[in-house]
Amino acid sequence: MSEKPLTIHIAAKEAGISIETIRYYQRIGLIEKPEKPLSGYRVYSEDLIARLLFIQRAKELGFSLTEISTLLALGDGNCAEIKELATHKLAIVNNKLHDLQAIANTLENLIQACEFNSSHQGCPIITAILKR
Amino acid sequence: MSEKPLTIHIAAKEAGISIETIRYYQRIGLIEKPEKPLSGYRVYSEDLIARLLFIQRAKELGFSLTEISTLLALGDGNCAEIKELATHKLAIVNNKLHDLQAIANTLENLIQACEFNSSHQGCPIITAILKR
DNA sequence: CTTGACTCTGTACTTAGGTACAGGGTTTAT
DNA sequence: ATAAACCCTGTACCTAAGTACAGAGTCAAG
Repeated sequence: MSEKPLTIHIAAKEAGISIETIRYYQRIGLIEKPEKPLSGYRVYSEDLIARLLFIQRAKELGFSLTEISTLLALGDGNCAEIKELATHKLAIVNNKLHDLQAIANTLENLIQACEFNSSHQGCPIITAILKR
Repeated sequence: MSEKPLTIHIAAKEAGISIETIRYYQRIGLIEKPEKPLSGYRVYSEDLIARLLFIQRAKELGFSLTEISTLLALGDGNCAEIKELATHKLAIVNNKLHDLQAIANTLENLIQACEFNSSHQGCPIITAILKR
């Protein structure tokens, strides 16, 4: 046979993750373990690799592994629930955006204050944090 | 004596954190333990409480406890270094903002696609994650 | 003088998402 | 037939920022 069997390290390469991460996903039940043949190594299907890629992309959208597990369980046939999950996630992301924006604004102001602080007496940032 | 001694649980209340968190900060060296008197409980100074409040506020600005430790060590007299830290933090926050904004946009589009999906055939979100 | 509230010390546990072995077994290339 | 490369199972460890006790001491009120 010259076709490489789809063993775990090939699967890992195709999915762009490490072998250990695949095993971790198996441990937490996010993906199935392929059947272990009587002799030899477990062989990974294209479907399983698609699932791994799905997981990566869903992670990029901010979903946790637990949420991804739900997404995968719901699958293609439960659009309303999926949409609900996405909407909830969007709300959380928007909240985080709001908080981070406030932080960025404050930091910018503090950094500005430092620039105007030609007197080398104390640091406006420290002062501000002390008594905000 | 009718003045309550500033014991740990009073300090915790004033700083708005839990007793266990104060002890945790002591464990990691972020704050000092007040001297233990020969008999009785440790007494917390106003300075220490100010330090705890500083920590809370710095956390709200996104600084980690490790970074806060540095801020406290640098203190008021090292404005340039403090400003440097704040600038670095701002850059990280801006990156995160950028990433989150992209996520929010994608999620919004996907949710929209679900709304337009009157056909109850499959879910646009799942499809999109599968082959993005 | 006892009871309840508080403190202290030390250690273990938590969450999320992995990473890192050790000690085996199997396969493939030379 | 042997060495390198790979796999498998199980377990321990990592980070960050805490939380949760257990077991012992101390203090204040009634």
